[in-house]
Amino acid sequence: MQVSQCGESEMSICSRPVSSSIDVPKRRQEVDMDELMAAMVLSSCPAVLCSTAPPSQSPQNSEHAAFRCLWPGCEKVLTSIVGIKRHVRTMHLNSCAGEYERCSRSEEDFYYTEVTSVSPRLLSALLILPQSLPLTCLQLTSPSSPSLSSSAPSSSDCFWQVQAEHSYQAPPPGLIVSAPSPACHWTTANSTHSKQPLHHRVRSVSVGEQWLQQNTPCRRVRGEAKKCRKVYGIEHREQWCTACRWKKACQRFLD
DNA sequence: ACTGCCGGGGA
DNA sequence: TCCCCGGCAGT
Ligand SMILES: [Zn+2]
Repeated sequence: MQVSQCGESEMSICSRPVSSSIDVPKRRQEVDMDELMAAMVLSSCPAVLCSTAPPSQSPQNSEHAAFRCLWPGCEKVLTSIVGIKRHVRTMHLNSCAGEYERCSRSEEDFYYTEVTSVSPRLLSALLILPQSLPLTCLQLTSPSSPSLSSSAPSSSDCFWQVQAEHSYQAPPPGLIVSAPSPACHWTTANSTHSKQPLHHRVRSVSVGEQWLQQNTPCRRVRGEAKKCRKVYGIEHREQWCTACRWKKACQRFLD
C-alpha cells in the first residue's frame, strides 16, 4: 500500500534520498526594492520630501498649498512662496536681509517645501513608505487626524504579512492556504510596534535603516533542538541533512 | 566563540 | 536546480 503524502516527516515515509531536493521557503511576499529605493531616494533629499505637486505643475496654482520651512528645528508654515522664502531668508539665511530678489535667490529654495492638502489616496500611498519618512509632512497636513497616527503602523502590516510556512518540505502554495500554523512562531522584529509618536526631531537612525528594521519580516525563533551540525559535528558534515549542509533551516531535527 | 539559517550567488 | 557561503541574530 502506498502512502502518498509525504508532508512533514520527511525521512520516515518518503523514500527518496534524504538529500535530493529541498525547496527554499518563500516566506513573505517580496517587498520590492522599488519601495526601498523610493525610500532611500526620498530620504536623501529633504527638500523634495513632501512636495505633493507633480514637478511639471507650478506650485503656485494650488490654492490650498502651504509651504513649510525645512530648516532644522523650524516648523514654520506659510501659505505663500514669497512668504516662506522671506522667512527662510530672514530667519535662517540672514546674510543679506535687505535685498530680496537678487541675492542667493535659489538658496532658500532648499529650505522650504510645498505641502498641499493630501488626498486620502495619496495619503495611503505615502503610508506604505517608511512611517518616519512622510511623518514631517503628515504632521502638518492634517495635524488632528486621528486615523493617521493609528493607521500608520498597522496599515503596512497587512502588506507585509508573512505567510507562516517555512518547511523545506512545504507543499506547493496551493495546498497551504494561509492558516498560520500554531507550531511556528516567528519573532517580529519590532514587537512594541511603535505606537509611540516617534518624534522625528530626535531621530538618530537613518530613515532607510529604520524602514528596514521595521519591515524586517520575521525571523524564525531559534529552537533549542540540536541540529545536525551540533549532533554530528563539523567533521561529519556529510551526515548532516541537506538543509544543514546548505546552511538552511534543518529539516531533520525540527523544532 | 559557536550555532542556526536567511538571502544571495555561482555553476 | 543544486550547492556554497557571507553575514546576521541568538546563545
Ligand atoms: Zn539538519
